[in-house]
Amino acid sequence: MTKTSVRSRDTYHVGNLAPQLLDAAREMLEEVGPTKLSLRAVSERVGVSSTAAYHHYANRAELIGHLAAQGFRELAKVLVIRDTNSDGVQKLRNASLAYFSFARSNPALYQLMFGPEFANGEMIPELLAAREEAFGELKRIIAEMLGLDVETPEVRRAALAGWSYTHGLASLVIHSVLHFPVGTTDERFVDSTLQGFEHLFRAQTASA
Amino acid sequence: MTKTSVRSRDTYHVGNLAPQLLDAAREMLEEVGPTKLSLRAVSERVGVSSTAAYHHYANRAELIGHLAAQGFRELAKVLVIRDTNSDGVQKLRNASLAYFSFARSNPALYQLMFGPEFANGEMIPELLAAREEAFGELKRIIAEMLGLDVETPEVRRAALAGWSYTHGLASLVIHSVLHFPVGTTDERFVDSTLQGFEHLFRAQTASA
DNA sequence: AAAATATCTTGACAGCGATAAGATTGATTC
DNA sequence: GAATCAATCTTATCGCTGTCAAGATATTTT
Repeated sequence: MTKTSVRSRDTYHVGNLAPQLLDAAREMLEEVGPTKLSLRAVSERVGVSSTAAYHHYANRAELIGHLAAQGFRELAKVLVIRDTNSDGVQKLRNASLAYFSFARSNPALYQLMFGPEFANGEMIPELLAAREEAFGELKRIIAEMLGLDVETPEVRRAALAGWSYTHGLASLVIHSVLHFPVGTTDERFVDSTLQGFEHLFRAQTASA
Repeated sequence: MTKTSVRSRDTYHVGNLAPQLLDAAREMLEEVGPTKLSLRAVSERVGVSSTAAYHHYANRAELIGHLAAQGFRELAKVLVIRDTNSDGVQKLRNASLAYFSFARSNPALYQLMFGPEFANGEMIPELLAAREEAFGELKRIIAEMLGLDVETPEVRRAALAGWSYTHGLASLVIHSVLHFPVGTTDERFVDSTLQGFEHLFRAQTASA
């Protein structure tokens, strides 16, 4: 006898549940925020029981790990610049802009990607790989710009610096530490801040 | 018997509980991480019931709000450079280093200060004030360095850029996106990354 | 068709934030 | 000094969460 509790599905077995859970989680992520995303709510959204997810993901950390990995893959895609006309410097600026826009378009996902959940270093290999993929894209752009090989320490250092800067800007804006001025475009904001940096650096090199 | 854990306290009325809760929370913060800090555990640590805190703080957000505010005040203190000998550029470097060291010494607190809990913009006024205090300290340093008044848009832009960069670096290291090399000092790491930035900027200005 | 395996459900436990109502304290007032 | 009052703390409870255990159902294999 099929005991129907509240609303048991006709099709008890759904099928490929793993990607459905991931999609549902991705949808809900931006609605409820990175911290309040619960497995139970995701499961309910898909239409399965509260614990169905545990046959596809070991725990919550693994699910959001896949979600974060997905985010890094999308970020890597956004960073590759198709524009073959512009020079290296322009490409870096465009990449920085694309990075910033991605973060602002997916704030909860971005917070998840760089959130405290993976701060201990324990994470799914897929996430680590996706992160390296994104970072590699940035290194490639900078290597082209500097006219150096990708695997040089100079390129690595420069990429690290560039990443820090853009991530910091995006992070501060997303967490509403800096308020993004209304009526401003991402482009203008990024350029304006970069201008501030030039100002800073001119003073430094002038005195040195 | 000064303190009984499981049994009910002899002195049912504790006294000034608010600061005790804050101190206990601060202690536990670095142990359990910014997300897993619970009111119940903090209350138990102090030795009061699970819900005693609600007579001093409206909810969890308010407690950690005060915790974050405390963090920003400490950060502001760290940023003021006492060295009167060095020039402006040196002071900025020292401030950046102090900022980075503060973040690395209090990773959970730092994560809390810039975490998703206040991303919506809703926060205690005290937190907002403390944040402005810290940012003001940075602006003061940069204003001195650039030889401009504190309230000029140039200074604000430059401070915003500098903050973004240092915050980004600290954030990436703390969240173990960048692995801080073992055997390296904060000083060397900050300088190395800053060097990468110079490299980046030289290429940019050279092509422009 | 029967057996084995993968998948999903129900049930339960502990921990969490939060509210409501009662108990106890120190302070105020007569 | 005794009664009253407001602040403070406790107990009880609710709904939500992650997670495990055991049973039910579907799919695959033999």
